[in-house]
Amino acid sequence: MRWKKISDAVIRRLPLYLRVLDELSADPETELISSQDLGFRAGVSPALVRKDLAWFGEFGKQGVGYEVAFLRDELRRILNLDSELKVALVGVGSLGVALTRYNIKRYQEDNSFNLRLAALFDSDPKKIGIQIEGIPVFSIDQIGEKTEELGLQMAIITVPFESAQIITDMLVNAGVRAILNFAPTKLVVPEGVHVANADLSLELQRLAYYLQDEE
Amino acid sequence: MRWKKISDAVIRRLPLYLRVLDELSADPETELISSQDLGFRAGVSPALVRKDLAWFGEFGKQGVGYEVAFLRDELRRILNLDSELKVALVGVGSLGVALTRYNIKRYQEDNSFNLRLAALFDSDPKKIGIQIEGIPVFSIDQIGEKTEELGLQMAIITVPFESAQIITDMLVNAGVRAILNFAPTKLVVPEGVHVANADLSLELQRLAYYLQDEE
DNA sequence: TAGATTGTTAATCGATTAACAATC
DNA sequence: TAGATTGTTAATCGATTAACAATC
Repeated sequence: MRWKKISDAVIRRLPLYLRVLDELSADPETELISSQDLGFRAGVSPALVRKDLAWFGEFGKQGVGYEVAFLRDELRRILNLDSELKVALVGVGSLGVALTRYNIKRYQEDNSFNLRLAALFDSDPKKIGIQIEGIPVFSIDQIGEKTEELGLQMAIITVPFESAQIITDMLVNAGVRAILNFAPTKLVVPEGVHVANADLSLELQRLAYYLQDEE
Repeated sequence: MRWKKISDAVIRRLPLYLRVLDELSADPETELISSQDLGFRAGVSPALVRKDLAWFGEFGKQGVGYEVAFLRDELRRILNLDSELKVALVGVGSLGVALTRYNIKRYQEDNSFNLRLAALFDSDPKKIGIQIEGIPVFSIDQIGEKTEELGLQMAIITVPFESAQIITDMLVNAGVRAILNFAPTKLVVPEGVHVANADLSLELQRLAYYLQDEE
């Protein structure tokens, strides 16, 4: 099933709802949840919760609410998280290694976490051939080859900003269509490729503004 | 000088403009920049650039544009980045260490980067007392004491999600008013305290949506 | 002066909220 | 049935864009 032109603001909130539902699933007591309660836990208004969900279908029952397990499964499906997605990480520096550990831990502990880090890439010959948390490190020259071979669909970029665009081009050429970018630079990508920016210093700089004497 | 009720959407773009101006400052040829050019480089429309800046004053000259160095300094001042801010980091795991390295490198290389990581905190006795990149690791019990002593104003949280809220409460009690949170949980903070979320898995889950067959 | 670009107002667009009929 | 809550439409709110007078 496909829907068109759903706003990014809506998509951003779906993983928030999914997280709440995942937490509630742990408790077998809670089989139902209202938009009121779900909204409160996700930090979103009840009306907006209902409107967001309504873009994709009718998942609730009037007078009752939403079935937790059912809505969770529907959201997973909507977000394309119902089957395993293979992720690449480029740039095996300390940040890259930290994210690798984090991902692997998450993947092992939560068996519905379907984002699998399947390959690491680096340009340093000393790193190529080793494994980090069981994940092999390949040369960046192998991005094209390994992307196809392993079916890599997403990538995390943790290289210095000078090489971020070149790496991006290589990934895009290889067929990667979603990139999480930790390099402090704006990546240029063709139509149809999505980039999410995770820029630490931008966020810190923004926060500094609010330290000024409050009104 | 203080301004009131400026939208968060505006504040979010200021560090973007600042980054462009910082890059341009390196080139002594470019003394002036138009809203057109600045907008293009920052990925924002020219009209929006002018409107954003106009909230804080008149920084340009009609028919000419903006002076790069002047506007850069003004933006630094507006963002409260014209003097050093002391930052704490809580949770010296691999992510915490990676961010420490990243910050220190940035701080050393760019002498107008005024966000100084001044203290690390952890609960592991084996880590307390050591230094990472020259920054001492204290016990989380010392958060109150060290925040005052060192004048810590912002904090980065890289602890497991179970302890994120407790750590947040300790930081807020100690007087920290801006937090960059890497733990996958929604932090509850009182009015006047600002939280920026840097949630890797939320972003990856969002990106997964766009991998579905494009229209 | 002629050309260019700002600062600002009015118009548009999009996202959120309020309200309520439908219905479980 | 009575009470509760959804799905949806209309109203509101806020953010972005278009347009242009002011002016360098």
